[in-house]
Parts: sequence; C-alpha cells; structure tokens
Amino acid sequence: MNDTNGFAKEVFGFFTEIGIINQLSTTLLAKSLPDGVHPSHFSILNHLARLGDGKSPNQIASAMQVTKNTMTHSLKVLSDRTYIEVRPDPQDGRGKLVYLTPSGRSFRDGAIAQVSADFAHIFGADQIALMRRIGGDLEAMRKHLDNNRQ
Amino acid sequence: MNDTNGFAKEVFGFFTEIGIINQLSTTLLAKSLPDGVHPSHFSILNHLARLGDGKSPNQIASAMQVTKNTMTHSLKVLSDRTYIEVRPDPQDGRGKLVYLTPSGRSFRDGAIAQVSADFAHIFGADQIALMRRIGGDLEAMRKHLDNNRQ
DNA sequence: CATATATAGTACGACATCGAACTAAAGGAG
DNA sequence: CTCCTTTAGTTCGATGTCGTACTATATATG
Repeated sequence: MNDTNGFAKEVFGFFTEIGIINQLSTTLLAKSLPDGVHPSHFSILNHLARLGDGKSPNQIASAMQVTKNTMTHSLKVLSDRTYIEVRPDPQDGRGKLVYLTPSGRSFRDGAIAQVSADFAHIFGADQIALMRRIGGDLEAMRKHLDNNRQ
Repeated sequence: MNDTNGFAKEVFGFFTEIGIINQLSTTLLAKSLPDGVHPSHFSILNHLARLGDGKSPNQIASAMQVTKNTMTHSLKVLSDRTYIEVRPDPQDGRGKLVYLTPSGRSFRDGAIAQVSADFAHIFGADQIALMRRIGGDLEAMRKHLDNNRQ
C-alpha cells in the first residue's frame, strides 16, 4: 500500500468516526425530542433563541449549513406548528424575517430540559472531560473546513 | 442560567461542531466522487474492499450504522450500476451475500485516488497532526455512544 | 413433531435534503 | 431612465434515510 492510499485510509477513518458519532448523537437527540420534531428543526429554534430572532431565512441557512431550499421547507414546517412567524422584511422587498412565537420559545425550553435529562444518563464525567479536551481542536477543524470549501 | 442549561449548552455545542464537520466533509467527498455516486454508497464499496466481501446485507448495515431498509435500497443502486453482485446465501435460505465485481473494485480504486488528491489540497500538516491528536478520543466517544444507544 | 419466537430481507409511506431552474426585487453601469 | 447583474426566496423532481408492517426461513421449546 503506497503513501497516497495510506493517507486516504487514515483520513477516511477519521471522518468515518465523526460521521458515526454524528449519526448516533442525532438519533439520540431525535428520540428525546417530542412531537416528531426533527433535530434540524429544533436546531433552528435553538439558534433563534440563542442569537436572537428577526433573522432572514438566508442567514439561518448559512448558519445551519443547509441550502436555501431546505430552509424554505424547514421554516414552513415550523410555521405550520406555530413555533415561528415569517414576515416580510420592511427594508427589502425580496426578503423575509423569522420570529419566534411564545409557543416556539416554550417548546424550545421544554425540549432543552428533556434532552438534558436524557443525555445526562449516558454522558458522565469521562465524556465531559473528553468533550472539553478535544473541543478546541474540533472547532479549529470546523473553521478550517469551512474556510476551504469550494 | 442554571447548571442543567449550562450542561445542555455545552453538549449541544459539542455535537453541533461534530455535525458541521461531518456535513462539510461529506459535501467535500460528494464533490470528489464521480458519476453521481453518493458518499454512503462509496462507503459500502470501501468497506467491502477493505474487510473483504461475501458479507450479508445485515452485517454491512450494522457496520455502516444504517437500517436494513436503507441497506436494501443502497445495494439495489450499487447492483444496478454493476459495482456489486448480491447472491443467495447457500447456508441460510433467508440470507444473501454481497460480492464486489471487478468493475466495482476498479471504480473504488479510482475514487480513492481522486478523493485523496482533492483532500490533500486542504488537508495539510496541521490538520493531520490534529487528526492524530484527537483520533483516539473520537474512537472512545464513538464506542461509548454505540454501547449506550437505546 | 408442533408450535412459538427470532432473524433476514422487502414493501410502503413519510420526510429531510439537495441541485437546477425560476420569479421577484435590489443595485450598478451606461 | 434603461439594461445587466446580483441576491432572496420558491418550485420541482430526485434521492437517501427512517419507522412500521410484512413474508419467509431458521431456531428453540415443549
């Protein structure tokens, strides 16, 4: 096996590991979420609650790393559930702005509590230590990949 | 903000970081793959080439962390492209066994070369060092989550 | 042997996501 | 002012994935 193949093997293994962790944690999150709300939808509510609402769909799509069409779909789902309101942007005739409803806020708060309780069962001291140990490296890797996407 | 919420915030941030890395690396891989082959399909070919073919769909599904129905679908796609062959298991009337075709092997080898070349452009010494630094912790986290899924 | 339980794979429907093409509005160049 | 380019959001079709329910075969229990 030559160098190129060895390099490929190592990098594949690395991203495969990350992919599996992502898959397992997403599945776990999905099971903790009530009412058939998809993790990606919850993520949008969480984003709006943490960083403030009144963002455009395009801004949210960039933050969530999904395409605009996906965001259109997700916002429709959240809007149908009355967790958000989407209003025209008074400053820009093309744009829209997304606002959390009181119902959306309370749903998000309840979900946070539920998910925290569920995760606490399997996330012990060792895992917390591990998380803190590699958190900085993960952030660096994320930023590097984000800055180098074509 | 109380402890529960702080814990939730930290864990969310951690898995969000992993999710974004996974999303970016998967997108990158998808762009390197020729012929519209999905990363998950490539992953199956790679698995069979590395660990040997003649596995059952169920074994592959477990290794890839997807459901049996997803595997049925993926194997049909790969079979239609003549990258694999699915034959009945002579030992078990219910089972099937999956084999790589010569075409599948050469496709996989070519894809490895292409993807390696593409990744080498953005994966420098710093990233390789980072990968080796946190690889063990990622593996431990993956195993922990895998052992504790409900 | 007969029945019950478990396992391999499939069928069906639902849904999240994507890429390409489109509409509408904003901004810039002449 | 007019035309061109860019940007925001949507529509459409395709695809990967999942959960539930199903069939067929194997294995265990009595």
